[in-house]
Amino acid sequence: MLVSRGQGVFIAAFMMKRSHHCSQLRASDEGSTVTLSGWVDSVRDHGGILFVDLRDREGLTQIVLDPSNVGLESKFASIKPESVISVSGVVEKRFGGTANVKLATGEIEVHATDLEILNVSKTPPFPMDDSADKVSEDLRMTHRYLDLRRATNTKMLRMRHKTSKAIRDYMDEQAFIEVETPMLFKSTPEGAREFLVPSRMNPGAFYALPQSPQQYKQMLMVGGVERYYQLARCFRDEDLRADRQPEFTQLDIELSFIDREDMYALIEGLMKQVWKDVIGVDIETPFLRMSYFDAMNRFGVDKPDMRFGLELKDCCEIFKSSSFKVFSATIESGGAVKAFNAKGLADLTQGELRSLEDSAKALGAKGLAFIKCEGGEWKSPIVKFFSEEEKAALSELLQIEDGDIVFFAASEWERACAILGRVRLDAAQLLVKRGKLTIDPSEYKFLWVIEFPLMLFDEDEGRFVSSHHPFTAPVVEDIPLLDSDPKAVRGQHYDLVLNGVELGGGSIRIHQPELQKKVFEDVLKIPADVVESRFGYMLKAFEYGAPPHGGIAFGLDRMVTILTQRSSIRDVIAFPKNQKGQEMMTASPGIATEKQLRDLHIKAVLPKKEEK
RNA sequence: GGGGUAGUAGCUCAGUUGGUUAGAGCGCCUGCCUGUCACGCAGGAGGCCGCGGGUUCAAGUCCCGUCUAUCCCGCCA
Repeated sequence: MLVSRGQGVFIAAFMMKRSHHCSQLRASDEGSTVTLSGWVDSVRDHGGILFVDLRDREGLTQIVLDPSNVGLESKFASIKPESVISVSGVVEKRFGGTANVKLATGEIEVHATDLEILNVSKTPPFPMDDSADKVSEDLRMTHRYLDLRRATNTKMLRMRHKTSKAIRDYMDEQAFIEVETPMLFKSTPEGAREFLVPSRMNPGAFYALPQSPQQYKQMLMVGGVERYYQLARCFRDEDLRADRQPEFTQLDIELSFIDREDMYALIEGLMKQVWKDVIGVDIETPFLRMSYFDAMNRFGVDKPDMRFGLELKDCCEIFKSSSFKVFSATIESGGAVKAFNAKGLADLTQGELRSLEDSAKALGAKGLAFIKCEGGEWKSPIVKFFSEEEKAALSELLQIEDGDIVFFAASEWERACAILGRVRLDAAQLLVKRGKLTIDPSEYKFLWVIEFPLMLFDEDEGRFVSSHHPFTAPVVEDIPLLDSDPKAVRGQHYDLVLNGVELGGGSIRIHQPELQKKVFEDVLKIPADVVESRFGYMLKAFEYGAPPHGGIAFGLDRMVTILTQRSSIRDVIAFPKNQKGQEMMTASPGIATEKQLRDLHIKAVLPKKEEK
């Protein structure tokens, strides 16, 4: 049927409505007349007979087009890959040996009696099968509507949906209320750089897009909501990484009248349900717990991957009076000498060693000392400085055997740990490459990292800054240290770590206005007038009966990345941005017109390089 | 802002110590083929070797610069 769209343009109206989807039909449907609609996945032309794999989001069905049906043959030329067609026909069981066991619908095929070409496709710029996993992201993102058609991405979108649904189901069962909070918020310059939104009606004033709904969710607690959650979009205008996008989705949670133990139990239940519902995996609870100190000391990161060992050891006892001054002097000045045994990696190449050294240097190491144990001999530029006792102690501590290589770092404790933490991860990858270590992506080692320092001293600013955010409550017995020794104060903060990824973090909050004011002004040294303008409403709210409360937030994108075993959060976002924050398909961001800028009372001042 | 890696056909890649006319697989086009399912067979088209400069008798290859993508550091309360 042809329908006029005015101006002499005619299009075929969509007349054939689908009766089944493309992974539905089975041998038991034999003889029934059906209509399928979808995309042409592949065409196999045998000169006479034509086989078409028709694809919709559910799967594939083989269509048989016989040229003896004259009405159909005239349309064959339009049946190109990715064209959209509707087919009516009769379901027939495939005869002797032509069934396809690789296909869910492989025991049948549809013999077409009618065919409608709905949209002829140009040749796509990249294939729609799994081989496109290797196609440059740039090209795939520019044509993301094609990329999303691929089975792997269809599956990803579904798993993401299932994850959100599992979360909502669980939170609902646990009596949480989903509350939306504003996207147009005010600027709070502490923390990440924000996206600003000019206010047309308030010349010179700007909203900021929220880095997280942190302050609003605490106000919901004061507002008596008691149990809040939200799948909230958050914005941070910082440089991007494989696991960082300028806008991302956070599962944001806040509850009243709870302590840390309540939070652990709640979240362990949540993860259990999500993993069960989305990938059918039973995870063990309760999760391991580890202090920040132990995490750094044993693994060199605050988010250790617990799927493998290669633990860091402390060598301060061994070297405190060593004649190797690089080590003994570091220990004397309060630093630490750490080491770990990359078991079986003595065969690493010069290039690999250099690359490990570069990793170490990136974190402030001057070099990367090592001992290689090969043929019963220790090969190392530094071993000549070690005494026999030191060698024996090392061998004992690190269980050094033939084929091993031990790496050292000597620096302030935290830096020494961080350097080896990084080398540990790189070395693990090299061991995996050699088949000497297995890191199973479907093994899930959850871990609570707890007892973080509440504050860190910022050398640049010359003052203490919150390691999490300024609303985190100190551990109660550490409160007296706020004045005397701020860096020794532990926060009631917790991070949930999975396989080396920080899935989420949160804290029990301060709910007493005096304590909050003290943290802002006396400890963080934020001027009183700034506190008043930024957080005055909060302090005021706390004076009207704020319940004790705490919360947590999870990176939904990171969670789905792990569940789908992808490598970047870009792989689990429908329309992600590239490393420059651009969305390639729509080419955003774009240039604003003069009029738009005038209306907003702002002026674009480009950097010199960009001019003309 | 800094460091690493990559950029050759529509896509994925190869291209030796610098040396004739830059190749392969897939895709695309044409023809043949009635049981394929990554169908097959035959033929064909398709290249600013990212861009600019330099070295050289000669540059895809070496040098410098630059752009783009990506990974990392800084940054991410």
